[in-house]
Amino acid sequence: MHASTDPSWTLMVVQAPPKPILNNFNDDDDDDGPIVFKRGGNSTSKQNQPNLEAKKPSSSSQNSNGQSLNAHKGKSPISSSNASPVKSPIGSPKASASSAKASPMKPPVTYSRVPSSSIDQSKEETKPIVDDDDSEDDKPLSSRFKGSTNNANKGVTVPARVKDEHSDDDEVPLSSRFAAKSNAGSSSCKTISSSEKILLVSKIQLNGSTAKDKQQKSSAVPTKRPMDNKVPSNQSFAKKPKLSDASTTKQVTVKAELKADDDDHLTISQRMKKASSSSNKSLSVKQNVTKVVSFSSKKTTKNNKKQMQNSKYSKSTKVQPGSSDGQKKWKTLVHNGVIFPPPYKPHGVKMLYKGKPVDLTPEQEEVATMFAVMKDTEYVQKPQFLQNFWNDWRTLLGKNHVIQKLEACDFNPIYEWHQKEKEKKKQMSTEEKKAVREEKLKQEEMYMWAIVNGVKEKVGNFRVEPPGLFRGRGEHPKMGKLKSRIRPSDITINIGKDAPIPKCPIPGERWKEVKHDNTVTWLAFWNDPINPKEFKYVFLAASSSLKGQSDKEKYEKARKLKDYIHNIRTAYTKDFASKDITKRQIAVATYLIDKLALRAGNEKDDDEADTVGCCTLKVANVECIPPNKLKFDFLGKDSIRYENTVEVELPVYKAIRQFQVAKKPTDDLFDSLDTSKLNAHLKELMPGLTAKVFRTYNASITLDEKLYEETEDGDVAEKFVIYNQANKQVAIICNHQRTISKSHDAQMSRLTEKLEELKGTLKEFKTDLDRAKKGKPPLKDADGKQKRNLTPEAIEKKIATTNQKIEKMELSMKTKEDLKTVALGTSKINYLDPRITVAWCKRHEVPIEKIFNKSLLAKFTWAMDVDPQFRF
DNA sequence: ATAGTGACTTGGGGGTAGATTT
DNA sequence: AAATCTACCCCCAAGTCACTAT
Repeated sequence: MHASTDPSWTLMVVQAPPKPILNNFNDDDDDDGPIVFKRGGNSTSKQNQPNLEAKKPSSSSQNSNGQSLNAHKGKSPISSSNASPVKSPIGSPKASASSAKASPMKPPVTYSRVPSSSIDQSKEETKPIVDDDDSEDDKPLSSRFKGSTNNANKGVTVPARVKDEHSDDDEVPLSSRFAAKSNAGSSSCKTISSSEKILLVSKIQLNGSTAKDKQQKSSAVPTKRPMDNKVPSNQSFAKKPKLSDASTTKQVTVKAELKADDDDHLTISQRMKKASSSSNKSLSVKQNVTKVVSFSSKKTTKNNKKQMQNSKYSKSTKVQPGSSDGQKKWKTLVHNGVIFPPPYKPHGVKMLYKGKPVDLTPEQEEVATMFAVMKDTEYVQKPQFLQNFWNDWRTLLGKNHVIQKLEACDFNPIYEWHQKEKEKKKQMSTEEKKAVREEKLKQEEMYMWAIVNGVKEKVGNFRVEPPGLFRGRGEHPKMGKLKSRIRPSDITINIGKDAPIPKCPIPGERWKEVKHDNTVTWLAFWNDPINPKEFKYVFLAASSSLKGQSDKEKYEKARKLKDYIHNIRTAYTKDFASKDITKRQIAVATYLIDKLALRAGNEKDDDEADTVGCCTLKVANVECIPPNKLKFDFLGKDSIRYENTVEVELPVYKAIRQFQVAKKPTDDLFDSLDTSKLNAHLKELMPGLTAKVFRTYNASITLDEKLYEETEDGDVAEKFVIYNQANKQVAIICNHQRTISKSHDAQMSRLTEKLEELKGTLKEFKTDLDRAKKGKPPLKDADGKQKRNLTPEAIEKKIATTNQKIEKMELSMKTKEDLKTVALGTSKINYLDPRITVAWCKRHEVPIEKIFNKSLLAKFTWAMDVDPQFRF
């Protein structure tokens, strides 16, 4: 399909006018449908640069993001229609905010807010004292802008908040809420499939090595495992344990699981402690570690508590990155370095120049191939891309090469070769594919893990990035440049002093440098070949304790903002009219960041895509619509367009209008402001407060509120819908968009078709039922065949199942349509405190794995033991 | 102050493994 | 068994923000 349809994969286009030509270069397929808000860089969509030159972006509606943007406008907390300045606390400052300056404000404490875990408790500062009659401040913006009916509602539904995450005195016994059996017994792990009510998070047999274990093993959810202290001999930890190792064999799994189960109720810190203490004992026998995170029994909770008490010690000695230990991020660090992509294998396929085959050196061919295979992307339609590519490739070719201009190059032979290779790969049998996969895995195994403070942790990106053509987002000035191959001599390794230095995997070469810096968490870095003053780091995976710890800290900080937010809002509201221009700009900027969840907006260089955040907004990005609306239209991070019209408090409106006076459309709106000034100011309001905390705060509190207010009785599927709606709302607030998949329309119409079919059979059944009741035989079916005579009861049953099917399908269609332009994943990964989700799942008997996939479960292990009554 | 550097978080898309349908 | 679909994982780009040097 691909190759054949476009016989002229040459660069004709370049010869054509300087402007990029849309759609006729790449006329093969995809683009036939109407173009609907496609963000891929298609210039009609996300690239649709908000027009900086005052000319009104009348085209904006061409971004037919219809549904979701409308939703945004109509429903979002930040939307105009809901914004009720009168009602809003933002609009109606109460308390004076005189304290807002020099020192951190004394935040009010809300009625029942209490530290959620003992760990936090230890870090908790003296809580500010109540004065807060404005409980609305605890609410997400979404609810602040809603009618007051919510409040009444809230009063009834919000139960007292819990004091201790680990308390086990829930009104309803856990055991009754979770019908599943206790998992304390050795059998617990076997019920995985048998019951959804066993909220089984993960089960891994890391070491068991019988053949049938394979599947489980390869599905490695990151697992912390006590490590033998002697491990260092480069590979020992990467190797599978020997079969002969008594404790690792299958026969003893019952025991092993039991043991492991104990572990499962430990908190991360406890696990860590446990892990390291066992490693201190230099256990030569590796244990099976089976992690089961389960909410399913009361026993679990109890155990937990017990364990907590037992491990008082461990808590005090717990590693706390970035805190008491100074800046130390780790004590010991062992890893095997990084793996390099295989060297280039020349294919020898000759491209054409002016119709004639050309000889290329392997290096030249490699780069030509990188270009050739991008034929189907829209990058090749961009002059910038072509220009940059040509510059770099030309350097490789040399001045006197036959190839003198890109326009006369025909890369088709290489493109087609590549398509064939792809096809070959696709045609491989399952076994062959599997073999290839396993081979790769085997080679990578040793790089996948690091041992941090004696605990085995997954490494994130241990593969060095392969060479290629740089693909920036949006109109990136550097797109198409050659991202050259990284060699060992480009790489700096960071590793524990006592750890063996990773062997350089490429013979005859060596690392650029080896450091032993335990104030940082990276294992290796190299300079980005595209922008040599920037770095590419190798970090631990998200599932590691190190990352988990800082993730938790992030959310704790955001939760803390809850206690300060009221005063902060009061303070900036007061400053809207300040005579000090900087103050006024800070106030308005903070307001926007708070209300619209904008990013801070650092300055950018000219050699980056031209995008903005709050502090870098241009005059043209905000349009004042009388009497008090602001229309935002700009390209934000990743050149994703932000388009939103919001009603704001009059002082804000006036301030913005005044900031625009006597400026060009391209001038900075906030001319006396930058992110460091802004953050410096925020830090005075709350320790550690920065602009991005507001995003986390507003996202998480919105989820928390939505879930709390909107969850009703129903089955899991219905609750899942509720969750997704809440999640969606957050995604809208954060402007997390996605392109509509190419096949969306096709998928929808297929579903519609099926639905019609189902409705048809339903109708048929109904006729049959009527007839059956009258003792008549059913009508013949579509093919004219006689159908079986069924009892009315049987037919009714069929009707019921069909109805269910129809319902299910209608729901899935609705969701699909509803979410086609909204990306839920990003907020789930980065902005929503997982404890909100976990607690909600516990309260409503929704299996957590309905919401979190495997990597999320691994990433959020630290949140799994949260109390069901947890509120953000 | 300001610019530059360094380290870490956040972001969407592509490819694909494995599920589901035919 | 093949075809089709889709959720997930990986990739790596692009942000944020602290800190250092000037």
